[in-house]
Amino acid sequence: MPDTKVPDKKAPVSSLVKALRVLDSFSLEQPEQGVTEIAERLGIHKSTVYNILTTCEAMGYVQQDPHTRRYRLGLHILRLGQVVREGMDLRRVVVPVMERVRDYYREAVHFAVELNGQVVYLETVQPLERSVASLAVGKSAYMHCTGVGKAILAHMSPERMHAVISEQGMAQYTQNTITDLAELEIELEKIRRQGYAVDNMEYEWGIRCIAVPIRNEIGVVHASMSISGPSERLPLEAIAEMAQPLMHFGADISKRFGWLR
Amino acid sequence: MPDTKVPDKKAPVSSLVKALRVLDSFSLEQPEQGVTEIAERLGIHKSTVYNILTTCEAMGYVQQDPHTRRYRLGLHILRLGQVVREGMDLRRVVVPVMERVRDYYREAVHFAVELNGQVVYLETVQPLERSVASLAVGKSAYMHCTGVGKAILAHMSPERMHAVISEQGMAQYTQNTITDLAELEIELEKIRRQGYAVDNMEYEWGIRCIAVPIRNEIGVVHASMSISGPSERLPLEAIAEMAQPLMHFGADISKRFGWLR
DNA sequence: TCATATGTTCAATATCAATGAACAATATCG
DNA sequence: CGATATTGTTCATTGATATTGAACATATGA
Repeated sequence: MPDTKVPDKKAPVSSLVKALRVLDSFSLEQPEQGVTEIAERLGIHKSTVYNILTTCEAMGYVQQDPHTRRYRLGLHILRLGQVVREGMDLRRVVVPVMERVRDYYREAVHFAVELNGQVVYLETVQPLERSVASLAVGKSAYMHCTGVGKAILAHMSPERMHAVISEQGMAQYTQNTITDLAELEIELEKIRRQGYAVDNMEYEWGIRCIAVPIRNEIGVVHASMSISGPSERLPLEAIAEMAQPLMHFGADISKRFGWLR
Repeated sequence: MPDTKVPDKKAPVSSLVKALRVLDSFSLEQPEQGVTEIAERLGIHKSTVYNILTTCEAMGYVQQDPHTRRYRLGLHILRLGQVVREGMDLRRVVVPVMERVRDYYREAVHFAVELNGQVVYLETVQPLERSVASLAVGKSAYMHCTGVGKAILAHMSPERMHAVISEQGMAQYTQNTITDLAELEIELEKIRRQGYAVDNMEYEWGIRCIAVPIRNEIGVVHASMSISGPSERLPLEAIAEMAQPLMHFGADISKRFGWLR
């Protein structure tokens, strides 16, 4: 919910900032919103929000429910999302390796990057058997409670890491979720030392993940790959050993990332 | 490419219209663009486009390649796309039926709607075996050469159908692609008569599809479901018979669409 | 049925988005 | 390798227009 942020860089067109903030205010928790609802949350005047929504509707970016008169995001955005995915060339580079990982572990494989203090899953490769831990591409999640998130957090500057946590908070999802900052810092230090992150049922009960950082051409970590599956198939005692091949696969992707910025 | 359209409805915030047109100008064919390139295509001044892009970048909607200084759509849009998909509740309603279709035919199943004269694939269900006709959710395609497209076209008003074709053209993809309007009209009449549409390798050589229209609560067709697979598994002689169960599955979805607007 | 809330319209004004010219940095060509 | 064209970027000015508040219409709920 605290996803509506004022831009830090210079943004010359302030009316556009408002409009994009309106679009941003739609989320999985709030997929359908009314005019006044948005206006109050963002502190923008009602008529302004109305004008923005009307314009966005004419362009296919939102659509209004004729019955409730409330608004939701429009189909047009799906097309843009597709352009993002195809354009990144991620699939060509990352997916082949992910499939090797899937074949090796026979578990679901995820690839995620950081975006505005959260992780966004860009690619998913499911095991051939029907999987328990299905996950949609494009989904975003908090960083403190996911394997991919912690793997990326661990390689941020301490300032940036603190900024992310203080901005996003540390919501508790399960009894294993780390909700204490000091504890998280110890965990991140451990991740840096061993080279992989473990999500020990911290986000979804019964699901464990192992995640490794992915580096770009100047060595900066801003992506992560993970395998995830039911806790019986990823017992805690086995994880240290299971993580080793995954780290090699991760290094392989990093190697292919000359082009990635 | 002719996707950049001026809105027909009233759009009070003209600066926002420009900005959204800039975002729209990114496509699968043009995923990366320069400032002047966009400015010239849209007839907007260079500095204006620059300001729009800078603002969008600050908000995460586009990102600039530090080397080429050109722009591409940003990751933020993926998150919005996810909100669209989840919010539609399509998955809950449509996917279960699609899975039944997949299990029945053992072929890839697609669900698409019309958007601005093209079809957008909203859901895909792959057969358990590795599929030949893989297709990404969010992808858009022309209507005259796809099964789902023709199924929807066939149930539009003649005026709207002609508007779509004259706007989008009839690009030739294979030697089977229908590129003549009169021929297309005969084909659409046939589709209305028999209740299903056939894509006989008109989009991709070697791939056939059978598509059925999906109706909403007032009987308007604005979606379609198809099965697609290699031509050997969908021989022309068998299609009429294969289409019958698919029409029932389609009717089933239409029935569940009391809620869809 | 009345009262409250929510979406919508509209005219007026101050804001700020658009503009064009100039600069810097890169790419292209001779 | 140097000259030229091209592209991204800056900035001050100004005329268009986004914003605003108040009023209306419609829907919701007691």
